[in-house]
Amino acid sequence: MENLINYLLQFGQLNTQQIDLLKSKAKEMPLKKDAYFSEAGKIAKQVAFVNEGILRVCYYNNKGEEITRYFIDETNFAVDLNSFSYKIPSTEYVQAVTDCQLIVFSADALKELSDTIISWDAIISKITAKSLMEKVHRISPMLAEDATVRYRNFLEKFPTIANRIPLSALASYLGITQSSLSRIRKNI
Amino acid sequence: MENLINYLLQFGQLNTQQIDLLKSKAKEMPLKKDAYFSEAGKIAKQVAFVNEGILRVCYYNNKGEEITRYFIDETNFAVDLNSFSYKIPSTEYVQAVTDCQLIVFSADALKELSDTIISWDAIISKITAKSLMEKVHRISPMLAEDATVRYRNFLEKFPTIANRIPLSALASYLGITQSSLSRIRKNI
DNA sequence: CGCATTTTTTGCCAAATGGCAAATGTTGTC
DNA sequence: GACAACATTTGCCATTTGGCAAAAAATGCG
Repeated sequence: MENLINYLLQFGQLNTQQIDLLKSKAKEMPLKKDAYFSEAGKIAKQVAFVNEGILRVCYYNNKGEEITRYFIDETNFAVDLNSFSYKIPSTEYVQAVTDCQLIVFSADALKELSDTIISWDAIISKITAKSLMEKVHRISPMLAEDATVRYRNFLEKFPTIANRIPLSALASYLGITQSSLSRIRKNI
Repeated sequence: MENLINYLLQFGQLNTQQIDLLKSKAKEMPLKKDAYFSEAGKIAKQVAFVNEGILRVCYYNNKGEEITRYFIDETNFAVDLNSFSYKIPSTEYVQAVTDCQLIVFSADALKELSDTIISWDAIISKITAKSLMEKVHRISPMLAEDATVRYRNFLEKFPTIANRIPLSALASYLGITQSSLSRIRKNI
């Protein structure tokens, strides 16, 4: 919970009372490796702060392949914004890549925080923009780099998990086949 | 101006008075093809709504190559959010790909809109999230597709400009070399 | 128009990656 | 431990893309 508070305080002020309210609305939730936090076809009803562990967001492309769009590591929020904000069925899965400890907020809880804490919307809005921008800036340069560099960058960003997730998940994130990734690994 | 108002109204309510204020703060600004709306190294001081034309956002990678990160077409906002929000020097250029008609807001103007129009921040926040999400969803599947498919998708999205922008700009967006793009074109 | 400059196309070959299938390795379970 | 199920590596060859340089085409300008 400490992590979450500190993270939020980077984006705006919260007094003790507000922090207490926040804590009362937050639910700690463990999520086992491979379990889903939210699923395609269903409406996302919760927002998660990743306190421990790593999630991934994935979807099925038109060839039926499972593609990892991105990973979400510790001290970041996870939510299918489209689905959560507009109450429409999600098009992607959010799945635990490792055992996770999440801090979860329901839509109702967030509504109450938004109604009660004056700076809440501004804080959330900044966090949303920042994390989406990070995704754009992480993904877009990948197009211009070859697969080995993309893999190396992944290793730097997630040094501990590269060998603990299925090759297929990582390969789809990197935009290459499993066998290519296997060969790249061999050569490093 | 009509386009802008209609666009904003998709994201929240605005009464006549608020719309009038909005209009008084907006400045129409033509931007010639190839001219810059904002530049790397400088702090972004304005936000643009693209009323006519197409912009591109680009940067120089560590090899000194100019990379087009994405294009912004009509009825969308353009801004280097990082630079504009946090008053830090921009790391990217925003340049007109075609002659453009922009509607421009200064930071002061936006501040006043935010202070006066109760729903303004919520509207802007929704627009920001939506447009960033669109970028993520447009760019991330590109990794899994070959260059020909990426080019075809570009043609669908921007049918009129593919042949009016330098090959190099388009190639860098697609993550391939000029010559490869030239060959792909030949085969279509 | 004619020239210089820039952009695009092309040829040639090398390197990267994909597709497929078989072999090998790993994991979990009884 | 033995087996089944699953994940990874490897071999072979085809396809895609890159790198480089020259040729061709388009553009701008006096």
